Amino acid sequence: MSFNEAFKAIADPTRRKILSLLRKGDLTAGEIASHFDMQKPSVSHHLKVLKQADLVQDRREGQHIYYSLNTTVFQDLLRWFYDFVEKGERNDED
Amino acid sequence: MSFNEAFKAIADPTRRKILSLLRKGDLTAGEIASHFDMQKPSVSHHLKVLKQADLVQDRREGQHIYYSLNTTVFQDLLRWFYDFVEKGERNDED
DNA sequence: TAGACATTTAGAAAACTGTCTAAATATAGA
DNA sequence: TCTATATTTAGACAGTTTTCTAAATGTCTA
Repeated sequence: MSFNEAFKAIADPTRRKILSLLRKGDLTAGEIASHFDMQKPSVSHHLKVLKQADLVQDRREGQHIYYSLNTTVFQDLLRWFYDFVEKGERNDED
Repeated sequence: MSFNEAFKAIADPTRRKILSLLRKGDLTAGEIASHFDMQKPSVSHHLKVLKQADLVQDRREGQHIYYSLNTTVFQDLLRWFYDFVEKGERNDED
């Protein structure tokens, strides 16, 4: 189930940009929001979607909530694409 | 632009299943539709989305239209995921 | 405990998506 | 040319998604 959620999460360009920002290091919700021309609750919503898809994790530090990448799901997705580029036969879940 | 279209195309489970079916070889629109519990026009719509995202190609052979995978876009997507799993710094388009 | 700051939750509106049925288009063969 | 088969296009409808504003929650410091 999380596989489908991850694909849907990544389908949105704002969420992909958030993921790209997090590659350079962990960021607070506010720091992430500052990169977008969008209200904070909207960014918060995107963060929630990414979290539910297990693509990011969060932790509170005082007033701030830090977000970080969780690369384990990326590895599953990477494998899915890899199987198309290489010719093989296998492909679970789909 | 096609990058975003490809991500959106892949976000749907029916379309991912179509792509998986095509890994085993080219299929006609009708053969593809027979794998789904859905009317043919709906499948045709999904094929159109995949085609616009450049993930599949089609060719007519008499009455039939054959669909086949176009793996070049898969390679771009594969690279995008690879860059997350490996730590690197680069990431264009997002 | 009060006030300030950081962030999320709730609820609503607009836009987008997936599916359906009916009709159109394209091809093959009698 | 008529009919059957394969497939797409058009238009409608329900459900989902994205965004907004307003309000709630959580934490720090005076």
